[in-house]
Amino acid sequence: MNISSAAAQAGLTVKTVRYYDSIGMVSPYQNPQTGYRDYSETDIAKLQFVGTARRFNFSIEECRELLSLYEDKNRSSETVKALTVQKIAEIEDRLAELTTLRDQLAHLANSCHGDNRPDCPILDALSSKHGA
Amino acid sequence: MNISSAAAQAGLTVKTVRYYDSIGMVSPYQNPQTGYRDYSETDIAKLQFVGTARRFNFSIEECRELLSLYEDKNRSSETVKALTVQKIAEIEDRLAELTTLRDQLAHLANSCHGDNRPDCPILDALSSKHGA
DNA sequence: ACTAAACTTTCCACCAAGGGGAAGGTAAAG
DNA sequence: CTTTACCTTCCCCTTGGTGGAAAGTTTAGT
Repeated sequence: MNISSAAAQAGLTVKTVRYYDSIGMVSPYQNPQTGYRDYSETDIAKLQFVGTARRFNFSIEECRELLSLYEDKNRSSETVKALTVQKIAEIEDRLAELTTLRDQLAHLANSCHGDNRPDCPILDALSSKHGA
Repeated sequence: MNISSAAAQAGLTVKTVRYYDSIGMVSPYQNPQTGYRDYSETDIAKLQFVGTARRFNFSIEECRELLSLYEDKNRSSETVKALTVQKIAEIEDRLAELTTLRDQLAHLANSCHGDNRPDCPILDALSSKHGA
């Protein structure tokens, strides 16, 4: 299967699929005459797998690890679960951070009258030495 | 004031401060003989301002805009408030996205026994065509 | 005055995770 | 037989910096 069909099947762009080949993530057979990539069903399953893992916020390196676990029929599920639990923790850290940020910004926005007067509590807060 | 003191005052790294000069965000006086940058109190206030705005998730371009509003004594607060409200909306979008992600991953992690057996619902989910 | 350490400068390369587009070869359809 | 639609590699661009190399400067100690 050619690269654009493979990309469509996996829900990825052609550029992304080519990139995944270039970094050795999913490398299909390549016709020596034409140089055209030829994706097998297995390759497409891997592309889908990586695409989904990426949407789950796993990094490229983590995807590589998950992919090798996926291909290893003798792997233990605890390794995969550990990676997932760690990813959940990272996401929760980021959630906490963003929530704090949103609350602080909302507080500032509420205290700003937002009219034509130059007085602005938001800029005052940004220019104060204590930052937040 | 030399660059390392300025950076320390603003809570930024020297590299970052130099970078802000290179992109024309905060450009101090530069001694023509030695090439050394010399940061004034005003420059340092700007660096602090940008540092704080960056911590509030404003992009470099947004910081540039906020900085020019900050320096414009005739600005209206509504412009600043609009930027802030928009930033809050962006953060809330990201929060919703991450919350969904966390819930899906948590669901997967809960369904995985996480022991030595190769059976793994997490990998099954990642390899299913429906993705999430 | 001399030297060594601690600064500073510019420049170039690199990170994630691809995107845009050029130049040139190939395949499929009319 | 030609046009169109692919495909390839190549290099530059993005964001917001970080790291290091080579070279100049200032400061501290002796």
